[in-house]
Amino acid sequence: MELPRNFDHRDAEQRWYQHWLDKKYFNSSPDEREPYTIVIPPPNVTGILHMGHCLNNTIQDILVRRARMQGKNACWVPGTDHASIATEAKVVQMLREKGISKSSLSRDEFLRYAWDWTDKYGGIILQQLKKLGCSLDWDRTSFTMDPDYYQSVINVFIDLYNKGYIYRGKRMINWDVKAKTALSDEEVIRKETAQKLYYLKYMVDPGTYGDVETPFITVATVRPETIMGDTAICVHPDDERYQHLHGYHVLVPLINRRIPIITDDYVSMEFGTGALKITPAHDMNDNMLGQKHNLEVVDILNEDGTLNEAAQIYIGEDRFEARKKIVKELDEKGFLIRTEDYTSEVGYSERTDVVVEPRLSLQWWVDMKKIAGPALNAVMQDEIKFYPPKFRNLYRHWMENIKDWCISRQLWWGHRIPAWYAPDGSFAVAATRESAYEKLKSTSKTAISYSIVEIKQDEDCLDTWFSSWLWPFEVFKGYSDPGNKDVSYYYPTNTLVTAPEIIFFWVARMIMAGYEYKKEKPFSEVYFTGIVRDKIGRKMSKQLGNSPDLLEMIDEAGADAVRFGIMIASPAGNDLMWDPSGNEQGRHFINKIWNAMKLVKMWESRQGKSTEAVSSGFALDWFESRLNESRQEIESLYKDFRLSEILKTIYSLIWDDFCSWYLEWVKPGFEQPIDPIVYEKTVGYFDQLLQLLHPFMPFVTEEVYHQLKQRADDITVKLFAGIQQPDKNILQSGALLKEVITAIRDARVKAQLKPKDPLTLHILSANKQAYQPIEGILAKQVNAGAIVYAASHIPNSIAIVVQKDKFFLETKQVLDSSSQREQLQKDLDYHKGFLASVEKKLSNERFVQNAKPEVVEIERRKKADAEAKIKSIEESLAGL
RNA sequence: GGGAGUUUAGCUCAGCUGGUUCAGAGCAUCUGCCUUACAAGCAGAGGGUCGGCGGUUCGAUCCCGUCAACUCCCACCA
Repeated sequence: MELPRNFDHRDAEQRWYQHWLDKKYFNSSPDEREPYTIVIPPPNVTGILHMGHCLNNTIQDILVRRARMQGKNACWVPGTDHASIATEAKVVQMLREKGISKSSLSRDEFLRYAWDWTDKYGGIILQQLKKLGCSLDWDRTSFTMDPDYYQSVINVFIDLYNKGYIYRGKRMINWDVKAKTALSDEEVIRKETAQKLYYLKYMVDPGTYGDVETPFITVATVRPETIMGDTAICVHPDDERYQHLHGYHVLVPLINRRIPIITDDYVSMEFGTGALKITPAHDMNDNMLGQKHNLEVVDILNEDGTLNEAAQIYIGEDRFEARKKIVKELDEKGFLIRTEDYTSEVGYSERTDVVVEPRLSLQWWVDMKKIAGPALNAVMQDEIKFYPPKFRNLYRHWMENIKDWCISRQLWWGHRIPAWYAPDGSFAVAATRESAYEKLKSTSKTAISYSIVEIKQDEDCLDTWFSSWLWPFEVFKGYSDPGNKDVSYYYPTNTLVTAPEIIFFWVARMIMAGYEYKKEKPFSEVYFTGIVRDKIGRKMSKQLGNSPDLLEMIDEAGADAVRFGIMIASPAGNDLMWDPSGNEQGRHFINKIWNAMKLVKMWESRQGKSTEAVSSGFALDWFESRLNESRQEIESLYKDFRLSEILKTIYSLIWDDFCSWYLEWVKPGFEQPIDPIVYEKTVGYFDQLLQLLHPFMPFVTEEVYHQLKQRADDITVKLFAGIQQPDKNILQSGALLKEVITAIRDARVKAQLKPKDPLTLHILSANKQAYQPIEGILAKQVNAGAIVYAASHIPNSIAIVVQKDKFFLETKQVLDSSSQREQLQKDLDYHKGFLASVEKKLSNERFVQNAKPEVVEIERRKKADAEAKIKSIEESLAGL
């Protein structure tokens, strides 16, 4: 059979993924096996795959594929999130391009466009995950707006409302004036922003301060456009500068509203002038102070950020335009004393990037203190384990200072709040209009005067996270169909793999929902991936344009190479500096495996009686032990999610131990036969290596597995064999063998002997039997015509010292002893220095007294070894 | 302002409870090789006062203090 020269990833990826789907390997249903479950962090339904997804989903696929090969019932549930703000923004944008404004549409018309959009672009990202090789159970694909899921979200809202965990309240919220919606605190990005601090003069109400000239108070503010909303000036009660003004009133510049001067120790005497203007409608803290001092609230802004009638002036102007104009007018009228440059943190909307406006509004809230209790303990007591554990602290801090969650969003795309308002101002929370009407009827003290068609449903939708916090159980219909077979079997899930950025948005809330509705944790472990950054440490983002096109990359380099590239660079729990050269390394690795396969394949038809069977015996035993040793390491690395190190371990096991050493050791001479036992074992080892690598690089491993041999099974469902105890002695012999081969090759290079120049190898060792099993391999690897056990120094040869033994290379070539002498002298100096340091330590009485006896013993042995080595080198030098 | 993290070879990172598996790996670099699987390769090599200073200890990359740089999270200072 003709073997392709190289691995064709395009063909293999397409072919194997389809094969796996046809065989339904990724499908899972409850059975008697132990389940291993992961629910995907649902990407935005209209999103496209980026590097963060690539990392996140590759990790999940590795874990799931490994579990499957361990014989567990692996189930990885795919799905998407309706992503209310992001998706609605995209639909609005699309409509704008068509010349349609959202405000010209009815809710139903708009939703029709949104669904069309979702049907058209939704789920593209899921197709892209297939390109990456992700082994998801596609029959279980979920969407947060599927009918059952939708109803569950609504019912959860009603349930929490009935329990008294949800309330409606007028509170200061973060308002996005562009999207015209409330934002949760987590959706606000704070950025250092250069601003101006304006010093404004507020005159005391004329005529109230006696006969003297009317005094004034100077206030520093960055928001002069809000002065029309001022309802007090506040100073620190102990501030001597303002004692004389306590109890007086001042006039707001330009509009002359009379407002009091109040005192509160909240005000800092050091900042600005020590006098603070209080605008309860437009600042979080002012609002807090306003409530405390019972101040009037004057809201001067519209929902789009323009000034309203309450402002009295500049009505209809945008807040920032108004600022410019007001500053000008204040200046002209003598109220502006001075202006300073000032930098502070300003909140911006995560979605629209406009400056967030603190705004008073009526919103729906979840009382988090009522629901958060068990969620903190679960993590603190390691019922749910965080990897890396440093995120526990972050989580605790947030949970202990948890604030109520604003869950209403002024959007149409999402789960509509099931609240119904009657014309008389009363309202009811219920799933349908009918039940709401019934409820209103039953709770009203008097007979109600309005008909059922007059009650109106709340226009707002719920925050996206209010649906995704149900994800781990609702993908199994654990709420809509409680106690069903799936949820009983798969829940709680095993591992959640996600980004640390959404620890509060999502992880914490899923834990809360899990305990609230399933009385059980949603998952046992959470693995937080790093953030993908570019080579110079910038976060990958669309705006910066530093995020590569993943699909193009997969097409060019292949999914396996891309997976390799991102995993090799991914330290556990730290950010990842992604560098495209990782893909190159991945491709080289694939090529290496492919070539190794070609070599072994060549042997298939060349089996026969071989004279080298005896020396190959050691190679077989050694590699078996080496394989088991590595597998033990890998097992323990998996426990801590040290995936990058696992990949490095496998990489080195395949490239160095298998290809560079083992295959060379068992390789028959030119056109010589290979012993059938050696061949069979080699194929067996190769299989095991491919299995170990399969979770990381699924396509090439499946392809090579089949190229290597005709098979009825597939590697993706091949179960791992048990791990045997490695033989320490054989491993040691192997290490010695490698060391001797390297030392002799090095000597050859230094003596400028060509690899083909034959030589006779003399071994001078007190432990001859250590070399007998490996001498065949040794001779072959260093191209020695013969191996002789020497009794003493061999004159006119190249002398090498490895551990306690000496080796002499006898050759017909004329030798240049000076470079040899130089090398030996260098060695000698090093060991003498080393001996001196050991002796110094041992002659230190306090060391001998205080150190642990075994440590002292080690030092003594080091001394003896060094002395022997020095003697050996000196003899070699003398023999030159 | 508070908290967390990072700082080890040119680059990306390992280094678990202080002492030869404690100075490591991969990539990059240099030297020699188209050797009958592989030049996407083979065989070798060089390269680091383990951020600075101080302390604890017989002994510190590791523990403590302090300073510096970078990163992230939280926070209402107008």
